[in-house]
Amino acid sequence: MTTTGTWVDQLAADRSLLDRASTAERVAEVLRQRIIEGVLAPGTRLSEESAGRALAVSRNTLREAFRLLAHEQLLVHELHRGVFVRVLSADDVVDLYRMRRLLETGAVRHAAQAGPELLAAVEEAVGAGERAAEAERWWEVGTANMRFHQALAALASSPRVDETMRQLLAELRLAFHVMSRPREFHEPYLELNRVIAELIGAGKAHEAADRLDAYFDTAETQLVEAYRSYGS
Amino acid sequence: MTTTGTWVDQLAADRSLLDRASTAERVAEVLRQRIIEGVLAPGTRLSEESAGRALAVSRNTLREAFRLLAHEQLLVHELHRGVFVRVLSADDVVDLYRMRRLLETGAVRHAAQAGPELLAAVEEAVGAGERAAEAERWWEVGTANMRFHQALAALASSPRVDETMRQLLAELRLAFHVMSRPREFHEPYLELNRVIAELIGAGKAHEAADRLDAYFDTAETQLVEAYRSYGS
DNA sequence: CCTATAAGATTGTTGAACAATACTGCAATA
DNA sequence: TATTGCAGTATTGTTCAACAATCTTATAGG
Repeated sequence: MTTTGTWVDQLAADRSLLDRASTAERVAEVLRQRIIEGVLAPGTRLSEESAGRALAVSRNTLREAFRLLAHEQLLVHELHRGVFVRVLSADDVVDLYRMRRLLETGAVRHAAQAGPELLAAVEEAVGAGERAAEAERWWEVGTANMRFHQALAALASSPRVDETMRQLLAELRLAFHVMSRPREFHEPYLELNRVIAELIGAGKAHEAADRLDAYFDTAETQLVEAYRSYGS
Repeated sequence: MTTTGTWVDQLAADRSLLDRASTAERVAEVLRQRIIEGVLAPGTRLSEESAGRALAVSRNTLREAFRLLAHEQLLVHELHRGVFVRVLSADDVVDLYRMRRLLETGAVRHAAQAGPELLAAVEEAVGAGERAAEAERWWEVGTANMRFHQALAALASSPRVDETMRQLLAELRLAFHVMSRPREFHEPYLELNRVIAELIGAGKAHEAADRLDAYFDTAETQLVEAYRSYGS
């Protein structure tokens, strides 16, 4: 055993870049991105014929990609009818918030066991949101807000929680797209995010978790209300 | 609008029974069951050729099923190498418990808002475990224990939490299979399950959650230790 | 014992084909 | 007018055969 450990680990990390993903996975990645951006709006039908022709992949490969995204809840697969970009109901939004609440408040409660780089990520996300608000880039404020909540969940130091959280937030974007006015929705929370981040930084994990819990009460009702007035 | 509302709703609920699932989904269901039962042991390679011939489905359909199960973490898909039944590392077990802890303790804390049928399900699962122990059917005790924890998560009244929990527990079975001695592992928790159930029934949700939290501390270390001594 | 090479097996992806199902428009009927 | 029945058409579900790309194994050589 020589002192190879350091760069061997680095190369091991690059392995995933070496054998790129399969076509199906890359197709899924593209579609996922387009759905998140809102280019593929909720309710849009993705016919195998047109989507396959546009991406230049066979129907079989495309169907594999559809399976992946349907399992992530971003697409809905209706037998013999095709796949559609999911349309969230108000109940879905409630459900998403319910699950977020469990994961995030739970993770924050365990913030004491989290490493410093995780705490720094929380701080960083809050700062990014404030800078974006300064520049009046409201969509970016929304993105930073998501990063903040992702960072909160990451305090659990659990890859599976991270991944689940990613999927939840991706799904929530489906709700944000049917609403306009990102400013009114995201701006009020900048201040609260900062408070929560500082409580965590000060080691007051439980107090931070309680604040977050209260945040979910108001955010959920506000979003659901706004959501009902717009769509289904 | 006549008074059709009542039976129309009932028929709508039966819709899912009408169009059965696609072949890919049914294949996935079969494989999922076999993996959970342990017939397909962790590490087993599922070649497209042999699995397809055994189930009498085409390679393409089989690959769709593989995608679903890989996304559920029950299978691992290695590019150009094939799919394998997942082999959990000790880190995986830790991670699974970490996520379970968040979901279950969080759900229990919200038990006050849960309907009576959810509380009854908790009670029922505890009883089933006790009866199985009485009859010395230790594998069944394990199953009832899983049902108990599934019922705890269900207190959150969130379909997504339910589904996530289902997947977590299915994945955890992969760990249980490499160990023998289900009795020694599950028996000690029967009593604690009863205590937690009664605390919940008495409206002492937070106290129940704290007990559950303590349970995870011991259960996790015990399982991880047993797990390390057996496999990787 | 290690390395290189060649043969063989398996996966990744495509295209065509056909059956089964869903959708569309129009005629027929009450 | 509103509903029903019935083509015809379009789309999905599934299979099969083929080939390229990649991995694995066996063999030979150093």
